Amino acid sequence: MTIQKQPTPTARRGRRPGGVNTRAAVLEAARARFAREGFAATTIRLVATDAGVDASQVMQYFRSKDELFAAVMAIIPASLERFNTAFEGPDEHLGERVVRAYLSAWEGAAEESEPLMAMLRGAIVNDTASGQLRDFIQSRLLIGTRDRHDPDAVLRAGLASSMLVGIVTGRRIIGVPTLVAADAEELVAVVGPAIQQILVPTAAAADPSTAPA
Amino acid sequence: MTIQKQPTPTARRGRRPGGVNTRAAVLEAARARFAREGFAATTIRLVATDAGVDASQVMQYFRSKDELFAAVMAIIPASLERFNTAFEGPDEHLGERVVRAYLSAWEGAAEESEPLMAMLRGAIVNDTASGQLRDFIQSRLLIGTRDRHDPDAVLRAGLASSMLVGIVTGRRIIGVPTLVAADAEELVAVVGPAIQQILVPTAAAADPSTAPA
DNA sequence: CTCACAACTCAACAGGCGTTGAGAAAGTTG
DNA sequence: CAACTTTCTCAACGCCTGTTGAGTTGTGAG
Repeated sequence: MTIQKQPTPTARRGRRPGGVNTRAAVLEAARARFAREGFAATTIRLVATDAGVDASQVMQYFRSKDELFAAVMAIIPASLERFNTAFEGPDEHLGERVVRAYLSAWEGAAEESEPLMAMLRGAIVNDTASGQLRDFIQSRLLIGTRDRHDPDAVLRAGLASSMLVGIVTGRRIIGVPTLVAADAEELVAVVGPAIQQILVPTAAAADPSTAPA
Repeated sequence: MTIQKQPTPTARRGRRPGGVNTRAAVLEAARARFAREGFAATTIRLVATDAGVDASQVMQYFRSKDELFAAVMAIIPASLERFNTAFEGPDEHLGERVVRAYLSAWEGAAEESEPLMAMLRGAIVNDTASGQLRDFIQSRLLIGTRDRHDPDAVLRAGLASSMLVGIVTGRRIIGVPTLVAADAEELVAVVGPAIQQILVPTAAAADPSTAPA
């Protein structure tokens, strides 16, 4: 190639504004749709209409529906940082703190709860969501736990996590009347002790067969 | 209309055999597909191929995809009868019996577990499945419970149920490694006491604010 | 003003879906 | 055998989907 025609390399020219706002609007609309309708029922055209743009614009900013969904899921890790504090501190009332952390994360502001709802709804049909939820259940509760090398502790953490996910699913997705009607603090009062039991088993209730190695 | 031509009303004539078998084959193929792939990913053509028939045959026996799915879901109530025995008997080890009942139902023979898996996978996108799971969580655990008029007991039953559904989901749908690797009896040992705590709260751990009316 | 480039619109594609209706094949009855 | 009813096959329909590419508009730089 002949190096001849080269415009001033210092600055770009052409249209610029608006683009950033559009991308954010699309992402927000997608977040809400994925959270409320799930992955399959959310169409690119619908998201585009919600955001007030053309469908092909969605494809231009996010290259495919899967990548759009992945962009929504990418919000989750940031919001999970706030989980960690719940697990620090004494064992006493650990269950209570953990339950409260779950409920507040899933029922708080849209920016935090919607990606989590999208993950839950998408976990069955989308691999990204499934993997994210898998990692979430597997390893979230381990942060702050002393015995992260004890296989029994890992199992207990995973069990507590999946149980709490079950409660959130029943309350926010399936819509079990009793769970929907209950006050969050009521749930903390009932579930807290049970989660405590799982995470910090009392000698009386623990089974004798799984003594630490 | 002129009442003139009327064939012998005693017996029907024409082709008969095969039909019953075909219907059963389609239902079985659908059960497996819905359980393994979920509602959306299961197509009528796929089910037809599995059953070795034409797609339009599926439509002839079950009038639509929704009715085919409903037919699979209709199997569940029968298998739930076996749940009831778990809740009869003394409060002692009630949690253990309940956990075992859940695990064995979801991990037993295909005829029993597949409809349950289909319900779980379909609960997010299909209204029939969602309603079935809602009723399931809401009322299943109440059978055999003494205080079925105590609102607190209803809440506790719903919570225990949704927690167990959460565990099954993590183990069978999300595929959380720790939960998948664990032996069923291991889960019973860890989760049993926690469910016991929920269903039959000990005075020590129960919150003082919800005293019976 | 003019040009170049980014943001945006429009129309269309190919593919899969649930569903339908007409017609061929197969078996039962008289 | 012949009449008749049911089961099954085949091809197509309309619809909606994710995705693409060409063309239009607006805006900043020269």
